[in-house]
Amino acid sequence: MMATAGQLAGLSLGELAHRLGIPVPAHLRRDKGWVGLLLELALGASAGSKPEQDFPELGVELKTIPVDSQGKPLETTFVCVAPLTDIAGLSWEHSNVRNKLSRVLWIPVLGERSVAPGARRIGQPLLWTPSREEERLLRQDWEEIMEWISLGRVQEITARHGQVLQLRPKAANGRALTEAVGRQGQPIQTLPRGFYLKTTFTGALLARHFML
DNA sequence: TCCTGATCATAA
DNA sequence: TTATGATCAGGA
Repeated sequence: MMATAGQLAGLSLGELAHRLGIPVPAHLRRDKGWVGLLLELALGASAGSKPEQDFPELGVELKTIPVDSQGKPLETTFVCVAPLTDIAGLSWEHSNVRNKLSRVLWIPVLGERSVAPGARRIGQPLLWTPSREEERLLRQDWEEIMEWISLGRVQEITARHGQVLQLRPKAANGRALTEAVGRQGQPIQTLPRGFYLKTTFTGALLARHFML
């Protein structure tokens, strides 16, 4: 799988899609997950929507990340949905965020909107495990965000909270609501939220690798 | 220009 | 509805 990932570097998404017999959309407005699904197929990730890593036997999570011509991330990176109920007893060690990020195979893909999806090129992959400092930052943000959620303050959390990890809506649209806990401990309906890695964090992580 | 909040497709 | 895969888009 790692060897395959390395062989994809330099290919355009159009070339890869053609090999796999996949149609190439003119833009990603209605196919936001197309790049990720294409790479999953190419690398043989166990497709599906199970809340697990992409390669359970390897303990590896696959993430494509859109970058500009200089390798700088163009978008934040979605990690997983945030639990909003029954979170008593949850710890960082057992969190979904830590599990997903313990080993990530990053595949940078040129993602400038001025370039058609089929013409975007795949970059050199990077197998990453958080350094002690990176994990400290992730844990710090996760614990603070989860504390606010447990205190019934989920609706007060904005994307500005957190140094490297942020909480943002993760929904089909504004009418897709889910249950959470309010200020007085009462059940409330709110937008589903997800954890995202900020571009400053992923940018530094990629830069550290490609400098070596 | 950048970033936050909103949104799109699909499977089970 | 919730999980997967993310990017869009316009106000700051």
